[in-house]
Amino acid sequence: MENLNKATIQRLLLYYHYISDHLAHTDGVSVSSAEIARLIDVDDTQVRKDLSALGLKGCPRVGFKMAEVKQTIRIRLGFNDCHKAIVVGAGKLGGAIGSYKEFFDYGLNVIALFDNDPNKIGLMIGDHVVQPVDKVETFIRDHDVQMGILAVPADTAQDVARKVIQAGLKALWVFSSTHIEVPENIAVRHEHLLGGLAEMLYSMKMQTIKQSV
Amino acid sequence: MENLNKATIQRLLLYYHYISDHLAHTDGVSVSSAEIARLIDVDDTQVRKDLSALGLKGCPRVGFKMAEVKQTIRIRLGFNDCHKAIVVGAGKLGGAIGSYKEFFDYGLNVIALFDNDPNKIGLMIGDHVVQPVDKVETFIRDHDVQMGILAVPADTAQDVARKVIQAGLKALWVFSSTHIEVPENIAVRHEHLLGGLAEMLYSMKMQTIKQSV
DNA sequence: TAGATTGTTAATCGATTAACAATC
DNA sequence: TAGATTGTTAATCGATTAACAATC
Repeated sequence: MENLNKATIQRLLLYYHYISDHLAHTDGVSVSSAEIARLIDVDDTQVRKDLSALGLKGCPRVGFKMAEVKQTIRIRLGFNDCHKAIVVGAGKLGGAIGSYKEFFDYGLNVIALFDNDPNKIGLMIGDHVVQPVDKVETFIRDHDVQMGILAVPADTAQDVARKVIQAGLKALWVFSSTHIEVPENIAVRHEHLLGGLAEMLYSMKMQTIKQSV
Repeated sequence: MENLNKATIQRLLLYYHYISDHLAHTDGVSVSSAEIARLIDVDDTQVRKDLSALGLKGCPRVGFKMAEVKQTIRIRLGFNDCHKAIVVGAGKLGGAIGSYKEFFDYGLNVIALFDNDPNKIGLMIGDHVVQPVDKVETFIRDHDVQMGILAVPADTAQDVARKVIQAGLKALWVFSSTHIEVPENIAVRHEHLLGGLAEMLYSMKMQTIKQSV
């Protein structure tokens, strides 16, 4: 079972969405690597390499079975497993993420939100009542939570991270705008909005230069 | 003036934050490439390459002047220019992004929010009153807006994109979970939460496998 | 069969790392 | 001067693309 790198994961997700969106309402059963490649804007060899890394076999002159490709991507990326997650920090960003309906379809089940602000505790956000953050450790143990979504202010993020990891969380998805250090057996991903902004601003600048030449 | 790729931009941002956060309260003036490299977890040659791509010169036995590095990164990534942006879609995610204070420090100035929901129009979000979306085109022209932040439902995103581009927007930062097609002279970036989730889930899976071996 | 598409090996490309002379 | 650190060239590595035989 080959390991997938990040670029491959992103491409697989694109294939998945392409098949779901654009081809679900055609009556075809199969799709060729060239067809996927054209819309995703990658090389068709790349598509075949990626699919074969999942163990998928295509059929010469026909292509790959769409339903099979979809299911295999779901399984391999973990969308078919159920992952229990909590959100810590029920501000605007935490609230938005905590009530993001689409996650459920991808195997992520947000089961609670926590905050330390007495004004937020007790509020209803999405399907959940905001709970006091001192209850978070007990909650993690009682409900066997696997993922923590952090949307707390940058200056408390590391501290919160330490607490929830100690309570047993195995993965942190960090939306606080700071870098969190974690033990190496913990999965972590920083979803840094400023990183996205930096790329946006730079490509705007490049466009301007291109136009003025 | 060398072109920067995405990976380089992300590293530069890390250098910037590292210098701001960890070194601002030391009394040193300079920092060595090795020192930055250690905390960012990249090769020190890489740091020197990146900095030299910005035209920065270090001093043997001393290192790089921190203030100069910071300023040069800000200038090169466009943080020192002022970019006017609007948010279309004042739901939870749009509201969170539209009132994200840190953007201002990086040259992004959100000056208005729009929605088509009568219940949201007139609401105060952050510093702005939500305006009806039919006013968005006039607003873009009147205020010389450069960037559009899209947080509308997936099924209307392409349509909204078309409208705001026609009105003169040069850049789209898309938070709707769909892929938007734009003319090639428009800068676009998809901030796909599901892409982040897919990577998280996959690395959780890998951790589990590693532990069970 | 003929021809489109797969699957895979080899070639290319770009980015990262190693080596080391130049320099303050 | 001696030695730490830069700046740059060369080597390595991995990912992408091209070429093409295998196959249905």
